[in-house]
Amino acid sequence: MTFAVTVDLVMLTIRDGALSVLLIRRAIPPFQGGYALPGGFVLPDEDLGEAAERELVEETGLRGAGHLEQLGSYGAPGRDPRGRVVTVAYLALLPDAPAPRAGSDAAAADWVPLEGLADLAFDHDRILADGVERARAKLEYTPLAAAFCPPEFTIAELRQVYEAVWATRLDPRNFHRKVTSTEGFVEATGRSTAGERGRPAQLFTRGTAPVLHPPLLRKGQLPALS
Amino acid sequence: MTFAVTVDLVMLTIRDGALSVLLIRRAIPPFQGGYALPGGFVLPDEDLGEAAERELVEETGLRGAGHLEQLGSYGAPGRDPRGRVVTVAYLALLPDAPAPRAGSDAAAADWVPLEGLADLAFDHDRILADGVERARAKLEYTPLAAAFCPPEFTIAELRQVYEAVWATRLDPRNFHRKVTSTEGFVEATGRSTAGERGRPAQLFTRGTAPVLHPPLLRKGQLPALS
DNA sequence: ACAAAAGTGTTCCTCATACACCCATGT
DNA sequence: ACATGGGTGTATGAGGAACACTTTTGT
Repeated sequence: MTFAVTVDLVMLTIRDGALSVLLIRRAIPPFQGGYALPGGFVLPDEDLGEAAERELVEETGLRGAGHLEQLGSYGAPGRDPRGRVVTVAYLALLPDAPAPRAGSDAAAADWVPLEGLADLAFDHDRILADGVERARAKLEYTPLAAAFCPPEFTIAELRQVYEAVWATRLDPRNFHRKVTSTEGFVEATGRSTAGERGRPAQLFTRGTAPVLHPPLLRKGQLPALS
Repeated sequence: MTFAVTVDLVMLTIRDGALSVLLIRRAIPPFQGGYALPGGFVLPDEDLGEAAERELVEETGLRGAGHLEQLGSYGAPGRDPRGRVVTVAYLALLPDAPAPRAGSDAAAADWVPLEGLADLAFDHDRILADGVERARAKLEYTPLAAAFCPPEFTIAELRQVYEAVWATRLDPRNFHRKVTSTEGFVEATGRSTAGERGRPAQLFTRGTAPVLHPPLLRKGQLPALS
């Protein structure tokens, strides 16, 4: 028994304050004209992560920015009507700005806000939901929120990431203290913003800590999936 | 391009106070005579999780006990010398006692303590390390430690699970208060142990909460992998 | 009586929360 | 001057760590 193996990407970013995902419109059946996650087949000499990174670059042109990690695999017998296909889903957290390019399948790609999103092709609804929940959980105990920001960012930008991903409001003053006092979360650059309204803000880069101590916990937590 | 798809299981339990993993001795090449994780091919009409559960039952005879979740997929081009094989790894947390049965490949299965474990076949070292780290992390935020215990257990048994998995010592008194006061962690049965040394202990069953509020954090945390 | 393990009370400290307040800039 | 957002100080309360102490059994 052999399988086709694909990688599908849940690419998330913050656009106009809304958590958004990159979707393509399928040009060919099945699910022609429907929205789907971008993805493609794993090539003969490629590792899974390499295939995901290749797809990411093809869709966005971004290389090395943001964050890419494996999300999980989906291989139910009937998930693709064309045959037995196992997909390895990856989660990407990206800074805003990358104008989506048309994929190699000549399908149009768009950033779509998650709010009130229509059904997706295949089992991509489930994959997307798993990816969003993973992202929400990871913001609690890792400094990965910075992956949504440009190389240098203000504490307020970082807070807006949390507010968009968690769909909550956070106290700007407590958030500021928390972030700057947690070892390895962010690193001050010494530079500041200018030309904006209000007092200039310090610019930071992402810190080196792989996990946050202590974590930044959500209040009303959503139930875990697995 | 097609692939062979397998599931491999990281099955963990506590034996004599030591975190242990079920390994098989390979009867055939490659890596003949070496230790490996139990696993096998996904069948034509099987979902990935079903294949993992089938392998779990084949190896241990346990059905419905413990906890089973997907760990991740591994598909580097050279990971199996016989060809292109993608494996979907699953993590199982099991109560002690199941005498390992010989697998269907006529390979001997043994519970092996993690301390000072020799090299494993294929990339199973990496998969095992990922599984152990996942288990360690999950004990922080979920009540899954109970998956290592029999249906009814004492707080001391639960504490010994944490001590074995985290390789630390926890204060029995603070641990008791913490567990019993965290909503949905454990449920009192009203019954108690008898015939043991010291004061009898209340028996509990696993609670219904999917996540712990607040979590039970490790002190010196290991760095995350991804 | 004693050992052993279960379970409670108490103290101290860290950190989250709420919010008053000051700072530095654009208009 | 005033609005706007950046950033600090501080009081209160919940929870973690340490540990003295009581309870309930077996030997």
